[in-house]
Formats: sequence, C-alpha cells, structure tokens
Amino acid sequence: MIDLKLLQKDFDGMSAKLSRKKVDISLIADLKNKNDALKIAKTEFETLQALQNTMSKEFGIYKKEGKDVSELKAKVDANKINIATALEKQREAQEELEALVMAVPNIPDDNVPDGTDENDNVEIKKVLTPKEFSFTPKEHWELAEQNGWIDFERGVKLATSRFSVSFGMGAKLERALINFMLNFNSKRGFAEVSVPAIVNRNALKGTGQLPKFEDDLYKIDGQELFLIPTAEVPVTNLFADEILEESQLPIKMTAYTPCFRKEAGAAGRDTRGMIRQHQFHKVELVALSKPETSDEVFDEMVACASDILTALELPHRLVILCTGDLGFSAARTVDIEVWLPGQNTYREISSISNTRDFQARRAKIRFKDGKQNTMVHTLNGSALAVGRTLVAIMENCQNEDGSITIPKVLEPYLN
RNA sequence: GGACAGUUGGGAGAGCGGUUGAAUCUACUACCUUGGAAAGGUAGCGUAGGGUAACCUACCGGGGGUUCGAAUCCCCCACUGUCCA
Repeated sequence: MIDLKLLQKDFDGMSAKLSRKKVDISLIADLKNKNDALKIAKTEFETLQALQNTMSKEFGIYKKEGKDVSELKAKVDANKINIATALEKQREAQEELEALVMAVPNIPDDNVPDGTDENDNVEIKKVLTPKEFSFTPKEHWELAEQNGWIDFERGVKLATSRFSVSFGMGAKLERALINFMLNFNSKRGFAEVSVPAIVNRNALKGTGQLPKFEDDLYKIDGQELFLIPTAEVPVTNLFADEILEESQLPIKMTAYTPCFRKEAGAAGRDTRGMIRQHQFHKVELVALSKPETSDEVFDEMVACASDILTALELPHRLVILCTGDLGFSAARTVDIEVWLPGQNTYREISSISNTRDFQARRAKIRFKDGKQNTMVHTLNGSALAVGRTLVAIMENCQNEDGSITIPKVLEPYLN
C-alpha cells in the first residue's frame, strides 16, 4: 500500500512516480479526493461522537443525583440520529478509499529504468559463458523424456495440463536441488522455516496478491483459503501485525514450498515442458529489514541466488526490470535469467524484489524505531525455482547421446 | 459431529451496564539511592487516526444487536482448551 500521508503532502511528486508505472493520473487524483473526503467524514463523526460521549456521562451523573433526565434524553436521542448518518458516510468513504488504494501498485525506485515490457529490461551483468556444443543441443522436454526423468502425459492424467510427474533421477534431482539450495541459503545467513502451503485472504492481502489478482490463485472450494503462489506469502506474513525490536532486524529467512498458480492469461505460452507449470517447487528467500539497510540486504539476496547458479556451473545473467515489467508490490526487481542452450535464450529462474514498505504497510509489520514505530522493508526472491533449475541442468549439461552430466556440487545429495 | 469452558495491554491476570484505555503483578525504560551491584523509591510505559496544543476519536478475538451509555447483556462467526460419540 502506498503512503496516503505522503500522497497528501506531495501529490505531484507521487503521481509523477506512479505514472511511470502506467497508473492513471485521474485515479491518483481520485485517491486523494477520497482520502480528503474520508478525513472530513471522520472529523464530522468524531465531533458528534464526542458530544454524545459527554452527554452520556452527564446522564450517568444526573441519574446518580436523582435529577430529571427527560430533557437530556431528548437531546441525546436527536444526536443519535445524526451520528448514525455520519457513521454511515464515514464507512462508505472508508470502503471507497480502501477499494482504490489496495489496487494501486508500489512506487518504482527512481533508478528503475523506464520501459513498457520485458524488452526494455536492462542487463546488469553476465556470469559464466555458455559453452559451445559440437552438436545441436536438445530442448529439455526431449532430454527429460529420453532419460525417463519426467512424464508429462501422466501429469495430465492425474490432474490436468501443466502438471507433470518426475521419476527416478529426475525426482531425486528435485529433492537434491531443494536440499542443496536450503543449505546454501542457510550458510548465507537465511534461517530455514517451514510454512503452510495454504493461507487465508488476509495473508494474501498483506503481500499484495489480493484483492487484485484473485484469478491467478487456486481457492479452496467453500473456504476462504488459497493455495500459495509463492512462499513469499506465508513467510512475509509471519510477522504481520507485529512490532519488532530494532535489534531483531534484519530477519533473513529461507523456505521451500510447492507453489500453485493458475497461470491465467498464460494460455499458449510455454505449454511444452516444465517451464510453466501449475504446481512447482521453489526455494524462497524473504527478508525484513530496517529501511536504511534494505538495499544492502537486497544485494545479498541477488548474490545468493546468482552464486547458487554459479555453484551449479550454470551460465546466467542479471537483469533489472523496467517500470513496465515490475510487479505490483515491487519497488525494484532484479531477475536472474539462466542460459538454456536448447532454446538458445536466457530464461527467468529467479526474481528478487525490494518492496520497501509497501507490503509492510499492508501487513502492518513495524519495528520500534526509538520512540516511534516505523514500517520495515520487506524483500523476497527465489533461490531458486527448482523445476527451472532442473531444466537448466538438463540443457546445459547434456551430452551428444542425450545423457546428462550432473553438476559436482549435487553429488553429496544424490547418494 | 455433539457438550462445556475460554479469547483483555510484552507476559500473567482483575474488571458491578456509567467519569475504565482498562486495577494489580511482572517485564521494560529513565531517574534517585550506592564505591559498584542487588534490594528499595519515583516517574514513564498499547495501537491507530485527527489537532500547533490542551485534547478528541476508535480499538478488550471478528461481525452485528440492545441501551442515553457496552470489555461487561444478546445473536452469529473464528480460534483455543477439555470432555463425549
């Protein structure tokens, strides 16, 4: 959630920044008007309420002293009607404002490049050089089937399209990768947590998936519960509604969870293979930090994810997302794209975001900043998407006969 | 699935329908005391919004109701605990 106080103070500055993210100026103006309207409605209600409170107290005193209350009661009854209308007005204003503000995305950092889509993202650096193949490298689905690692048809049989089943070394590698990544992240100071894969509406509001993106989520029928699209949701919300001690920060966590996405709007994209599945494994990094150190923590997270790929000997590049490609909650995002020789392109394998205080304000995660309470900064990033890592290993480590040479760092995890 | 009990401030734990945002204990912070500490004393100590300020408003699991007035009474829901099937 954006800071409404700041909007009031610096409307022009804020709307200029938000318009970089394609937010309609008229919507921001509307937001400010609604906020002002709410303030007026609130003041009106509170004045009436204060009067009512005073009279009610008098009423009690009158009764005690045995005085006649009929005149006072008439006044109080009359005021009661006014209060009811004022309250109703305030409630309406509140609801209108909330509906609007919950749908406004985060403000991009000043140094995020302008752009309309992923083509305007800016490469920061490349790590490791893709190796030359003396043959035409195959795509991962071909390798996966040839090695008997992944069965796409049986996934469809059990569920529906975009589900798959891993067998043998494919299944083992998934497990190995999860363990390897969790250990790697732990060594970098991210404490391991294990969280529910089902969360309530409130948690999803806290991190920004709701109310705007309900169509992307799997909802449990008849219950206000959803399958998580990412561990970011439960892990970030661990500290919702809490006021942390300054000494606790930064809190750095890592968690493995399955992730579930409807992939609404992705029809026809990546239908083949396991790039885009409805259910996938992911190891996530989440951090809460003081505002002044969140950039530092962000860099640590990017380095952590990138170093995992380096350890796996997978060539990749870092890309900073432009304003048009930035997610709803993010102020700044760096994507890590891994090289896929079969597809002859770099594909996203990790996305690391600093949401500043956007999620913290929604989820009410604060810390004691001297005498006052201040919103923390929340950060999240994949380290890494497991299925896509497996894809990258298959394509990068393939031999001419279709066999795959497993990266050395994984050996301890496969015995 | 059924019955009963509970949900109050960081923790523990009071609270008759009226001046209670809430006793008390504890924790915490500052100061006094001390050579230093302990003990003791004094003061402060929930969150959010509004106001230059005095101060005002809201919040006692969530939602609704009764009442001039609700932490307190009624209804619904959620959660926790105990017992039963």
